[in-house]
Amino acid sequence: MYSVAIEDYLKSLWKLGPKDVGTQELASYLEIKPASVTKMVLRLTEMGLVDHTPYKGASLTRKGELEALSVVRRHRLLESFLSQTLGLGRDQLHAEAEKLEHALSKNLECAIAEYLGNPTRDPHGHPIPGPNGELYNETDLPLSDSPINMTLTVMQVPDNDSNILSWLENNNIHPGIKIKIISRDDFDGGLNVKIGDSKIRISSSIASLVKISFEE
Amino acid sequence: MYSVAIEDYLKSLWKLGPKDVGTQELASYLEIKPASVTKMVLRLTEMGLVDHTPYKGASLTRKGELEALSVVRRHRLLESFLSQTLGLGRDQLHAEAEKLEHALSKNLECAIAEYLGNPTRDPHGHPIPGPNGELYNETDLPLSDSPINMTLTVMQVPDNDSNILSWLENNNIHPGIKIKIISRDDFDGGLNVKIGDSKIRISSSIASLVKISFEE
DNA sequence: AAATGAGTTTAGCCAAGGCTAAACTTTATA
DNA sequence: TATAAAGTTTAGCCTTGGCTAAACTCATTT
Repeated sequence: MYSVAIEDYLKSLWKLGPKDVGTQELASYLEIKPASVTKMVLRLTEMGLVDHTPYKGASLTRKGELEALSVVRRHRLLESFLSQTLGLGRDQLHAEAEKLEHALSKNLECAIAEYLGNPTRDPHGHPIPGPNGELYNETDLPLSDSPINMTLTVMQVPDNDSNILSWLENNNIHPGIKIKIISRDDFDGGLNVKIGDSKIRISSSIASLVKISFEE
Repeated sequence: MYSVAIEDYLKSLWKLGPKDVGTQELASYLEIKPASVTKMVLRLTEMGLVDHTPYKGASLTRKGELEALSVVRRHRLLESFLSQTLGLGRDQLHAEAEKLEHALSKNLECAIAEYLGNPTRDPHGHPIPGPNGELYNETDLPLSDSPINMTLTVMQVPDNDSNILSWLENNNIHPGIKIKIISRDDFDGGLNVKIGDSKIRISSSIASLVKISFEE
């Protein structure tokens, strides 16, 4: 069993990857100083979890990737479980799962997955890796790049910014909801969209974090 | 927020207390060497969580006790929650809660308590401390000391020995069940008891771990 | 081609929380 | 009462995972 710190490094490399991740980028993501990151990355390399090219960056080995996927699976199952049972808001899920994911046994992971009916998406719409790291192909696209005047289905919202999440929630934007882009502002990429009967404006920075599909 | 190690020390002192707990006793309970325990006990004393008399033992201060009760509350709420939602067997609950208790936020603790309807007992029948450390008076008695030929209600079973727990479960002994002592073996204190229609023998070591009440 | 600056690494420090071996208390026993 | 045994503490070591300060690399700019 890997430590909390190691699991956090692997998960972060997975989220920032698969490209080589620079020391500084990883450091600021983890809120740890670059020197400490270098040291840990060397240890992870020693353990065969990471490939490191000095002065260039680090990426996960297959072994590291599988471990990262296991952490992500636990995280997303926990989010789903807490949402389902306790009815926690989407904006609270991430922080709770972030702590619990490191304390979840294989046994409990299985029990939760079964209880939930082996879901493939968490409440933010993010795919849940399978028990052996299986991850189906992403086909969802950023709302910011989507065509005008088509009925789109929101598939994913971000999970880690509770401010953005509660704004989205207040505007009824969450996975499963139908949305139509009415117009796009050419200067800043902001969108005017229609959701149900209401029209709202979505800034381009938020629109790039919301993913949609064309499917019914 | 205290570390996992500190929370474990406080919880252990609470369980072994309230008398002064010797270094060796605490060490073997925690599966840590006595020298390490001494060192930690000094730190806890420094922090005002523990009173330590050299060569005699350690006990919780009020501050330490409150912290211990908070850990115990989280533990027992988690056991209740996992039992209720996932239907985990009583013999699996302890180990899972033991890990999760250190990662449970105040928020989640409240949400779980509310979801469960603020229970006062966990699935083993152990009292759940209130959010401010309130603990009602124990009146349950060991089955081993109980009178013959009375209808007793099982109130508590142990939580930390999954072997004993699955034996009890297989014999349908758990909180809420009615039981009657038919005879007591004078040599070894073993009991012959009646549960529903079946008669079984309970060794004195197990009988001392099962608590009952006379109430309906 | 040399210099600058951003990014990375190294060196060395620290606290937490384990360990072993040795020294010290306390208690029980001869 | 002296001594042995049992229990406790101290001293000193180790790993993990942070930190700062200083040294190094590399890409870019002059």
